Amino acid sequence: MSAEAGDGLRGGESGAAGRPRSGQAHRAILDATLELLLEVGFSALTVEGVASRAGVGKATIYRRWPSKLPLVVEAFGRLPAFEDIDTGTLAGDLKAMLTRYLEDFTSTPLATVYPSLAAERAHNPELGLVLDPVLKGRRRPLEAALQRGVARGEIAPDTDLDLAADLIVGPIAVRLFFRGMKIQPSMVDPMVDLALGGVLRDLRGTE
Amino acid sequence: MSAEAGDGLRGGESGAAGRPRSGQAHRAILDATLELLLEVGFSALTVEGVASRAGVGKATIYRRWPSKLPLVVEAFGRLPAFEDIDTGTLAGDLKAMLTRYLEDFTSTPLATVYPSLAAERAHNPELGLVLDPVLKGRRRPLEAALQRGVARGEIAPDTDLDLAADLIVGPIAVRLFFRGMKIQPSMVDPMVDLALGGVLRDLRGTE
DNA sequence: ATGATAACGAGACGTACAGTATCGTAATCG
DNA sequence: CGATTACGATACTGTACGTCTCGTTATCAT
Repeated sequence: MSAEAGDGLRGGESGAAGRPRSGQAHRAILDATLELLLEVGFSALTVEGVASRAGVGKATIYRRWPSKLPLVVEAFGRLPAFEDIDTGTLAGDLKAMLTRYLEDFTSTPLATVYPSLAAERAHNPELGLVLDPVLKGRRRPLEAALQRGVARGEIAPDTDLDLAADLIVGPIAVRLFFRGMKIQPSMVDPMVDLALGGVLRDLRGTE
Repeated sequence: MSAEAGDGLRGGESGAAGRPRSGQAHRAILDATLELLLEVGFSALTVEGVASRAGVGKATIYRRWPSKLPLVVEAFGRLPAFEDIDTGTLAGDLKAMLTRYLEDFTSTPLATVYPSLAAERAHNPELGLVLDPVLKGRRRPLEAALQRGVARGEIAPDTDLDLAADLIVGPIAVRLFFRGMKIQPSMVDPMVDLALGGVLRDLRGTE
């Protein structure tokens, strides 16, 4: 709510006549969206609420985003994602990264926004066009950790790493979103161990 | 749409005075809900649409279900779930069951209803009370297959089978709901193999 | 300077739909 | 046969999306 109104900052635009769009309003809208996402969740978030929180007219929002959904997707893209941590072993990396990421689920609206976006995409496939690059970027550190695993010889080189990444986050997604479970930090180790070692009995020492 | 109006069928009710609730209307409402779920998906489904499709007044719906959501949950509970198939090996069971189940995802609104319910539960935890027993029943055959695996010696007896079940369905849930991918039947085998064998390189023959 | 242009905040408006309430009617019980 | 309750239909309230129109303000071209 600083007094300075209309800071302009569209310097580089070429043939733009008329008043330039306010970068301040843009930021205020995204900030308000994230705040409300955190406070009331996705389905209770209203565009009117965002406008009033941001001190902005509704038209200013609809001038930049065609509907509520892309706005939320863009705000969602600013939420914390996987953070690359290199501990020297694949199991260590994954456990550290998952533990860290799970903290974000308790301190941000990630846990409510994720399934809401998934639900919306099921009816509105074009949402995927906006959402997919965001999701892809968010899991890149996970893929990087797996690639280090291949380089270290921990993972067979012909492994489908994309599938492996889904295997590792899968149980968390299922429990968090579909079963509504809280995931204790103490569950991370068994989860990673099971995904890395597999469900089948290990016969190495059995003969 | 048989002509027979008001078939009653509350014979056993004790102190019930007045006109009994119509079992026919009850069924027509659930049928219409499932049909519309299939045709337009969850978010575009309206109670007015269900009422008109079922040939029923809105009040008749709200007399039986307190809101749209429990109605949809009950209709959802009638959609096909895992079907227990015993092939003699764990891998065979899982591959057959997943392949079969994936067919349902292309022929019913399961793929849209699932994430919608997940999204709703994130904001409305009491939905879990209704939803959890339904979900639990739906995955029971999966747990049964894993228990057979333990009995056969394919799985170590101290394995967390609940987690193992989440590990197996996890990649499917992630790809289907969050990434919006179609899952080819040819992907089922690699998925099951990776979950059963684990991500780590198998060192058995390596020494 | 000054006029054309376009974004600005505010908010009225149209549409859609959830959920409630009220019709007159119909079915069941005592 | 009268009390009671469900029935289908529909009017109503409230909310929120997305559009539109205000009068105003910032920027560009001349």
